Amino acid sequence: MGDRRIPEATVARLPVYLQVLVEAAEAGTLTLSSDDLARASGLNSAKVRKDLSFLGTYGTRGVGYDVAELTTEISEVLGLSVDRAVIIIGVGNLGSALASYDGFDRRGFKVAALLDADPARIGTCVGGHEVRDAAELPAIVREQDVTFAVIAVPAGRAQEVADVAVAAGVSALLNFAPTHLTVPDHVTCRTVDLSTELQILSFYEQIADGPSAAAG
Amino acid sequence: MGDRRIPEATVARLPVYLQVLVEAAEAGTLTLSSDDLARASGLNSAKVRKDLSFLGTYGTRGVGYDVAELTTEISEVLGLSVDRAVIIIGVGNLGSALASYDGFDRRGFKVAALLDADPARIGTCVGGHEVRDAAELPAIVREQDVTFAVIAVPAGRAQEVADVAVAAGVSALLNFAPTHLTVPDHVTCRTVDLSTELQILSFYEQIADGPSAAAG
DNA sequence: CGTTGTGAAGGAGTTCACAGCA
DNA sequence: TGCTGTGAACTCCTTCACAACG
Repeated sequence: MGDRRIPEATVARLPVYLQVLVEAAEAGTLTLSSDDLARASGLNSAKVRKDLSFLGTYGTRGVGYDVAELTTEISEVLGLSVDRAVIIIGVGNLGSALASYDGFDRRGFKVAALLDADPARIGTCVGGHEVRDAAELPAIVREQDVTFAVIAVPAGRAQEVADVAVAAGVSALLNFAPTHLTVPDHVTCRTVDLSTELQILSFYEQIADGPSAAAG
Repeated sequence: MGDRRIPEATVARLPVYLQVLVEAAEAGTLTLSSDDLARASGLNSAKVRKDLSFLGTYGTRGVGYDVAELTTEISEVLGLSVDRAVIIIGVGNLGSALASYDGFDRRGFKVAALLDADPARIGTCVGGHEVRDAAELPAIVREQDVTFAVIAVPAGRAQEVADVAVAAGVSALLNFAPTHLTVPDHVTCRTVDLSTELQILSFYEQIADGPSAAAG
């Protein structure tokens, strides 16, 4: 305790705990032990306790963690107590699916605009949002104080789109294009790529099926 | 060298290298140094060399790595040289987007079927594939030798759907539902959750904006 | 008595730095 | 000379094990 820096690996697990806590609250559960949290998250209890210890001391020995209290604490640490405006750039298949995704709102992320460069798409309505011209990006970012951009354009366009978004003032990018994006230090970028995930799965599936699979 | 076990962290980066290699090949580049690969992947050259050393020795000192050779090698290690049949379970917004995603085919993943439990969706056509009754899952898996399942159903249904898929013989799951799935040891499962990604971004964005942001 | 919080040990992944080779 | 391949050092993360506490 006393240390303010939360390890990267811990940060990546906090959303999972939050998920479990929200479900527990809906089910009327008031407290959860580190072991309960671990089972629901697919982890072990020591890891859970270590992770939560970075947030401060919030458990009660012999009892566990207060669901409501821990929910608030994790939300605050993750910066979810403030609403954030998000734009989705690229309204193809994936961008459209994201625009209709209700998980944004439920976690305090407000979709400020959908943007596309294709004139055929501009003006259409997707997931309750009107598609606007990509050229309006800087104005929208400034007017609506947008901090997050979801990039759902083809790989070849991703870097230029990211550059424009960053120049306009966006400080966090969620990139669905299968390319590494170079961004300034003050900008955070995460890339999620379906192909990559499938290929990782492929490796482990292959190993499991391999010669030493059912070896005893 | 000599060790057959490839570290998890390395496996997770191989698809990124593959991506860069394919792009290089399309551009007519014949060799890439570890530094070239590193820059294009957002890593450093020592890490790239270490990673590639686990595959065997494929670079030429003073020159770099042969693009074609390394592409083949990584593809083989990842098990991409064999075509694999994939089913997509759940044809909502995300499932539909995935069904229309061309990245599956390009990497040797063949969409064998789309499945949904909603009668209103069964029989419709999405992304060139007919939506079939979820009850047909076991038959489809057996007949078409399906090894991968993409789960794009609501969180509350994900575990039961996973259980059915595993029982039918699927051995790798890509889960888009925001829940941890419990699967037998011989099954590989990866969960990709948009909310989680956004929340992780939120943490770092908040830190960057915080009191000590531009401190020197 | 049950569960947390945490030092200490152990293991995994990263970076360094340079010998070895084309 | 330039770039790879790799032992060794280092940093980060996980697991253990148990004292502290409600």
